Amino acid sequence: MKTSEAGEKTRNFIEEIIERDIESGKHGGRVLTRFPPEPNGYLHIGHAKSICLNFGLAQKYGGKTNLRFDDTNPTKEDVEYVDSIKEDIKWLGFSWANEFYASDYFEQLYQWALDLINKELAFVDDQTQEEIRLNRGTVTQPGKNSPFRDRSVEENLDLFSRMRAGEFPDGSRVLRAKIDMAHPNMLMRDPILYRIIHAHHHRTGDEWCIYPMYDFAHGQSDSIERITHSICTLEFDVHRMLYDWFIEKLEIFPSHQYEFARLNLTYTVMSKRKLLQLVQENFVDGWDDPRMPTICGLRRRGYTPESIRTFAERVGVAKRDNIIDLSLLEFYLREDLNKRAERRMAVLEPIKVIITNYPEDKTEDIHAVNNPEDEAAGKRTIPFGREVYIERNDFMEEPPKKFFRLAPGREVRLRYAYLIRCNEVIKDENGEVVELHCTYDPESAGGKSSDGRRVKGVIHWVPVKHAIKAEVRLFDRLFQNEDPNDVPEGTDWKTGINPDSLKVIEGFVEPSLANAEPLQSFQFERLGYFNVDYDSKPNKLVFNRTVTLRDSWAKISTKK
RNA sequence: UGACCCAUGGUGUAAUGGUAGCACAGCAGAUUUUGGUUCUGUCAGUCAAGGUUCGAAUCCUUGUGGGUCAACCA
Repeated sequence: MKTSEAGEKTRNFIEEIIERDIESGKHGGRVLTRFPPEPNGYLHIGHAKSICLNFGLAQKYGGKTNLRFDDTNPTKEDVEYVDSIKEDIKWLGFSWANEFYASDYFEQLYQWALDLINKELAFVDDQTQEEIRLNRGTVTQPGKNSPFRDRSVEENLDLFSRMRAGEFPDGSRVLRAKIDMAHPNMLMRDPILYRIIHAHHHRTGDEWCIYPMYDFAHGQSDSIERITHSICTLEFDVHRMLYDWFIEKLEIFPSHQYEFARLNLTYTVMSKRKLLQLVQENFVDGWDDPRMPTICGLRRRGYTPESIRTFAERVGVAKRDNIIDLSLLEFYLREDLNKRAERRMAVLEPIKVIITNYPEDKTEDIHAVNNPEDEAAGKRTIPFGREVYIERNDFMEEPPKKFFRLAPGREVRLRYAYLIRCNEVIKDENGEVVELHCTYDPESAGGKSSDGRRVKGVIHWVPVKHAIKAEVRLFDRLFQNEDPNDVPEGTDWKTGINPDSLKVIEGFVEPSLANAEPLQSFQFERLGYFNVDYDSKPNKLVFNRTVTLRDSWAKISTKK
């Protein structure tokens, strides 16, 4: 929870509403929210915000949250999605009170449709889809009544039951509410309640061939479950009038809808349509590609549920459109990983160092702390020998100002091991540095100088003899521009895709990583946080770079 | 162009008629066997114009800017 400087609690507008409701005794102080995904795709970070909001609110006010699948369109939905959605919610750390489906309510919804027909508030329309569209008018012009609008209750009842019985082909008839074709809110211009779809539904099979529209299912489903606070995103604002209309006409439990602004992140897209396109057109390797903003993608990338939850809580809940800095998400990720990820050493772009005064066949154990933020994480040993790999960019033949790593004649600390000094630079015929000949100070075991001289540079290393080769996947942002949706008229949004969002390299890691398991996270010292990919095997390690460490040297050096 | 929603530093969010605060990002410094972490400092904001009021980010009006709505999608 956020607190102001004085320490008193501040609430978002939904929390204020709930507190007011509890105080006034509305619903007997009861709080019941719901998370209502349509099982037609994978969940992304935007859904995570909604999940954290719905479940978080219930937790905060002693209530519960239902998981309800909004499965009213059989042509788009599948159990595959149901399963992944459940997995993702659980992974985020939430448990639902009940698992419901809008399709559980199909019979009740049908009865309510009958009810509306009997009240002369609904009618069967024989117009074609095209005619309906044309007669709806536009945002500035009123629509025209359907010629079938005044059918008798008996005829409507007959036709609607025959729609259900399967007597008519897809698209031939719909059931519409009878409201007002001149209403300024387009949603109120005799909205469609039921359409005919002869398709197999992932739960109800072939039991139905008419399916309710979102508007005729969502509010009533809330009502059936006695949801007290139905929270959704801004674009449903205009639907609220209809939501309330059904509740009023049907005289059912008055759930209420509240809208908040959906989450947007810089350098990524969030719409299901665009995400699907990225997958189908092979810009990424699938829904769980670590570059995707999907929950499964973030999980594979190495994000922790805790960091996502903290992020969701801290971005706030309001009604204005927003686009949040990816760096805020990364901040909470690093904050979390810093506390829990064990440190390891890995060299991504190696250059060999030979310590000329170190005995050829000697190996000794170096003790390294696993996590300076957590003493309980203990220590591990790393073998040290005459040859080690260091990072290529930790050496510069002609070091610029403020560079305090290795250079000819300079001394640097090999982390946890010894101080070494570079004496000789070996190059190949192209002038490329291939090897560094150094000497070590035998008195500097553990990396401490015996005479008190200060050595500022500390670099990581991996022993050549015990190094394990590993594939390392380096990810960068998927888009080059902050707002990939903001492209000039007529330009494809995909032109903004970053062609270098994935770089696969071969590096070396220290031997203690030999048995690392998929999804385990580590900090490779001075490089970043990396986790083990699903593709990893004991003899073929694969690491994903989750996020780099903050790097103030990179800032200094690129500024020049 | 109609209806509705929204407008506070670069980004996000608080202040509920009474001192515009917090976080991220940026910048500067201290500490450091990770150029990490931690700590300190710093830059920077109420869309505009009127009105109400002792007092307005907050209420009202108008304007401006952004968003949503014209699927038998959700």
